[in-house]
Amino acid sequence: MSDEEKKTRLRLREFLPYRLSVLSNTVSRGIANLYDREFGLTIWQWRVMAVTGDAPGISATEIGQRTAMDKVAVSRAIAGLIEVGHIERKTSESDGRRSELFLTKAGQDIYEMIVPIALDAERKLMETLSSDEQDQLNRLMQKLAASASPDRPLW
Amino acid sequence: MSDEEKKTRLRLREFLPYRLSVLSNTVSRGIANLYDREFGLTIWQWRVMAVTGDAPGISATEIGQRTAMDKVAVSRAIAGLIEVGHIERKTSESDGRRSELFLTKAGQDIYEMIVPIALDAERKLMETLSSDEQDQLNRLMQKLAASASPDRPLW
DNA sequence: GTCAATTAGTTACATATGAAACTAATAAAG
DNA sequence: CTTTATTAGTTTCATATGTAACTAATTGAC
Repeated sequence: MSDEEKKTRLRLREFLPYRLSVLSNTVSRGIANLYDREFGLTIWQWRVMAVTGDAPGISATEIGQRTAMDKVAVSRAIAGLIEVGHIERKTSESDGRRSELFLTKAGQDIYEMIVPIALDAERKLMETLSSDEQDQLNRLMQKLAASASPDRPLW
Repeated sequence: MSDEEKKTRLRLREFLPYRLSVLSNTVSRGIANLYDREFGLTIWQWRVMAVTGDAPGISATEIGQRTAMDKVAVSRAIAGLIEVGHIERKTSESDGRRSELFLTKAGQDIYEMIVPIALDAERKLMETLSSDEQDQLNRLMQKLAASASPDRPLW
């Protein structure tokens, strides 16, 4: 068999973009179920709560940047969270377009319940990896993320 | 700061499920654009073509298993591919419910054009990794996939 | 054989998502 | 100032997606 012929074979199960997608979807589905079941939150709502808890007073635009969500998704997640009373919005004094977001007391309580559960799920996911392997994973993901960055189009 | 307090902090950017999701979406978006731009295919249509090219005569159900797609997505992808003439369907002789799928000549031609392009995109994505790192990546992804398997619920 | 249960695949419906248009506020140019 | 351009965020609309209901064919129990 010639080299060209060999290279022309594509096995989906060994194809990195496919494997990444399947792995990510499996993990996301599990976590999404967890958040929804336990707290009635979507993944996007949880992401918004996570960064709002970490940086109170953050704006919707900034949330979008920190969470890799587009502004429509952010807007909808915020609307839902306000409706159920987990976050509140104050219009910025200095800029009337901007609103500043904060967890309410109820939101804080939920936040503090989810964080350990989420970290625990992550720990369980990684527990089959040795500490060295966890470091490797970190490094590899950073490299791949840089490699796939839309600033540096591969395709 | 107590241990409990330290553990309670969750930084989204360092949270594996989040990082996986962002990486996978970045890669998928790039590849989806490529397939669509060059060949007018969705990712799902491409997955169906990939396995049909690799295993002619495969059924829709089997495609679902090999591609981690649900049967509705498979059905729709097939419908689209038949419509544009990339695949054809023959009802199984032995089982009238089952249909067997094949690339048409046109489908074959496209398949043979895409495969090297897809492999090349994968190569570019991984080219920042040394050969050792590529092996590590393989191993780590296998372990994570096993760890996240829905058969072994973590959450 | 006949009837209930299973399987392959499609269709219908309800929800999720993203692009583009829109509103309101601020900034920048003259 | 006033008018033009930009920015923050929301709404609209068209498409994508998943669940559940459905159709058609096969298998299994009797």
